[in-house]
Amino acid sequence: MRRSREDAAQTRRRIVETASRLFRLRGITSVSVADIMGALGLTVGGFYRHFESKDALVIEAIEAASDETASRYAKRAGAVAEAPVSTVLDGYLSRAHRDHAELGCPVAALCSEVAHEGLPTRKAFTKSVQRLLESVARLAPGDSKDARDRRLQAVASMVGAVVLSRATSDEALADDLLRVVRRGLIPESRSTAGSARRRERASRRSSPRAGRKPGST
Amino acid sequence: MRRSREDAAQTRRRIVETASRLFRLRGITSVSVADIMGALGLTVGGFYRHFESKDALVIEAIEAASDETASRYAKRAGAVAEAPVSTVLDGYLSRAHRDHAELGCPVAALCSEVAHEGLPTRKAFTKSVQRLLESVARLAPGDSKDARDRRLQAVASMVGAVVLSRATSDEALADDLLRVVRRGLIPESRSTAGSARRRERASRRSSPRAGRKPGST
DNA sequence: TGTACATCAGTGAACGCGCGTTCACTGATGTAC
DNA sequence: TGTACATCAGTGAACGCGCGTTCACTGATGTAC
Repeated sequence: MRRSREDAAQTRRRIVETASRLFRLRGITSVSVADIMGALGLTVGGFYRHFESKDALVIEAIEAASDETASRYAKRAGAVAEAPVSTVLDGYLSRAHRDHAELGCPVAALCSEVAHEGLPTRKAFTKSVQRLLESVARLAPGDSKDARDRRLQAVASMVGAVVLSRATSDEALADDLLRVVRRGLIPESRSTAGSARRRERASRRSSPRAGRKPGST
Repeated sequence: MRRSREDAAQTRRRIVETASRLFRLRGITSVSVADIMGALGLTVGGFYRHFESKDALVIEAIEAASDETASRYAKRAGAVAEAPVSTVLDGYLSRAHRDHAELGCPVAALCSEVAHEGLPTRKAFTKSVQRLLESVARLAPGDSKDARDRRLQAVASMVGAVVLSRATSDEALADDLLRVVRRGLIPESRSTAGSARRRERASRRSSPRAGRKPGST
């Protein structure tokens, strides 16, 4: 039962989108092609009409996640003209981001697993790291070596904090990691502390640590 | 062919040790029970005389890796009385550590993968995070909230730097991540920069990025 | 100290299962006239 | 605009393979007398 060209293109897009979510949520190795197709109400066989292999999908899924998050950071930074730095970093280092890896940064979601993947996958991942670095550069510009060094430090600590916060079973430690790195990176934390706390409380209400995930799409 | 009690105990220890290495090198999901037993010249069946399940081994392997690295940090800090901070941190943020995950920190090796594991595994991992934090506390003691905050920031950026340096295919970026975080964490970088560079060159010589691994045991 | 027997570390084959990938088939879509 | 046929998106079953785990079996070790 052949579908129209638009239908097929849409199916392809939905496969990438779903894979992108599932890989971030459960890891690359733990998500099978059948899992992804099943989530879309399709059968496995059809997968290979769209992709050469699971590896090819992994690469596109990482790129899609990178696109999605980079444009979100840009939008957030643009929307809040007074304090773009704290707005974006509060988002990255929030409980909401930690508890919903499937909607978040692919770098934080896949970092240790990607080290065991093949070169093409690692290249796609590296591009995501560079784009994250560019997002941070838009918040803290500067061409000096020192400015770039500070941005690299920021990215390392942001990714480290989110990843450890997710893996840690000690909730107090998990929260502290986010809070402490957030505080370290946002200089004028007094002026934005109020809104940060407000956002944090909202996030805690809407997305408890082991609570249900938000609806898809 | 039954073995003596000492033989059996030794086999058990060797299984944990080998698993600990292989999990850090290739990840938990990607290493099978048969891989581990095969590496010891044994068959799979015997595994279940020593462990209830693969999960039980994973927990012991994480603990063993944590013991191994924590005692190494303590030894290094004790051996170099003048500059224990830079000695330990230079080691953690070295190319040698990045290129030999199988001998390094289990927190950096398993961080994103452990987030998808069951609670017992995440508890063992959390203990490793706390021990890493204690190792850092021995280098930078202090009971104040501020001192602890700085230690958490240090751990987040150390783990983030190593994990990203491993996953990244861009060698310059991978090296920069280590260097920049090292520089950010070691205050008197002038006084120890010489020895750090010397150690770095030695590490580059003895363990190129894609070079051969050092002998086991 | 020597003998009889229970224990159990390790073997090797099998268990059911899920993996990535392939393939013959279907029928609606797209194309050529 | 209508007809004939090629294309191909998606199905469903099968492929070989490796997974974690189980089990009957072996023979050396440990124990009881």
